[in-house]
Amino acid sequence: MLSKLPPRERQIIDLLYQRREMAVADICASLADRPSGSAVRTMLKRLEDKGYVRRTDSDRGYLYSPVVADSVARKTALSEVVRVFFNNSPAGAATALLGMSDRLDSSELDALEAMIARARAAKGEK
Amino acid sequence: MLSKLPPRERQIIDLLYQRREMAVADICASLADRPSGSAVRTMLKRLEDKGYVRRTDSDRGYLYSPVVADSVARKTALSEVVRVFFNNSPAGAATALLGMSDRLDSSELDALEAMIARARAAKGEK
DNA sequence: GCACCGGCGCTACAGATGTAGCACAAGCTA
DNA sequence: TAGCTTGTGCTACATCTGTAGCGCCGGTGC
Repeated sequence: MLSKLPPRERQIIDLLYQRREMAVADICASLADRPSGSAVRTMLKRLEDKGYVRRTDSDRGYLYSPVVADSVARKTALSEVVRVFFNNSPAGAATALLGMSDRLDSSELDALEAMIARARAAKGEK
Repeated sequence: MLSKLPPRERQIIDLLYQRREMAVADICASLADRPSGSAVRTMLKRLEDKGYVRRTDSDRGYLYSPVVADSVARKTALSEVVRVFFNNSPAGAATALLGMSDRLDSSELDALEAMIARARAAKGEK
């Protein structure tokens, strides 16, 4: 669970989830306060030891990426928020989400309606 | 932003958002590893100093509650997850949310469809 | 060859975090 | 009143976090 990580480590692994794969220099550049490379390397080492991050060789140095798959990390993160702030009601959270967004893509709305239809169908079955 | 808090403080304030208001003893009892009362009091003091928590007198000791309103904290938390894991697509997150939930309340689904209809209307306007 | 990168690990260290112990005050109870 | 219970603040301390410095390598250019 990412919520057990200290703030800085959390910030770094969040970056990795956003970008899939990064070199140390990329991470430094992406952080608002531009920490030194060695500071970031230390965090990455700790994340690696804890099993959250893996690294691979590349032409110029290492590339770091998350160990836990996106799909899993997403669900976990979402569940946390739903549990804490929405009394375990995913639909409630989804509603809030919709209310939050200013610009919405039609195709996304279509996908959503399809999901709702499917949920209704599943409910009808049992 | 709650993500800047160390894990333990984060855990405690999450509890406060879930339950709205708690005494020290309640918090101890709710945490899996049952820390001592003084440990929890220290965390609460720090959270209070940082401005995240407020306390009020009651018959038996103090009651602690979050300073930042639920509605605000929800949106912030949701936005974070959407940014990190869903490439800033709220609708994408909403879809994942729906797929995640096993049992859904019809009235919640109705509310969701209403939100979608409203979003479509808003889009049509401009 | 030799000086100059860019990237790396190791080490050190200040400050933050997490925990508990202790003494004290207010309310009960015998 | 004396003793117990419950809740509190303060203090102390071990550990974890976050940061940077330094020296080491492998590749480049002269």
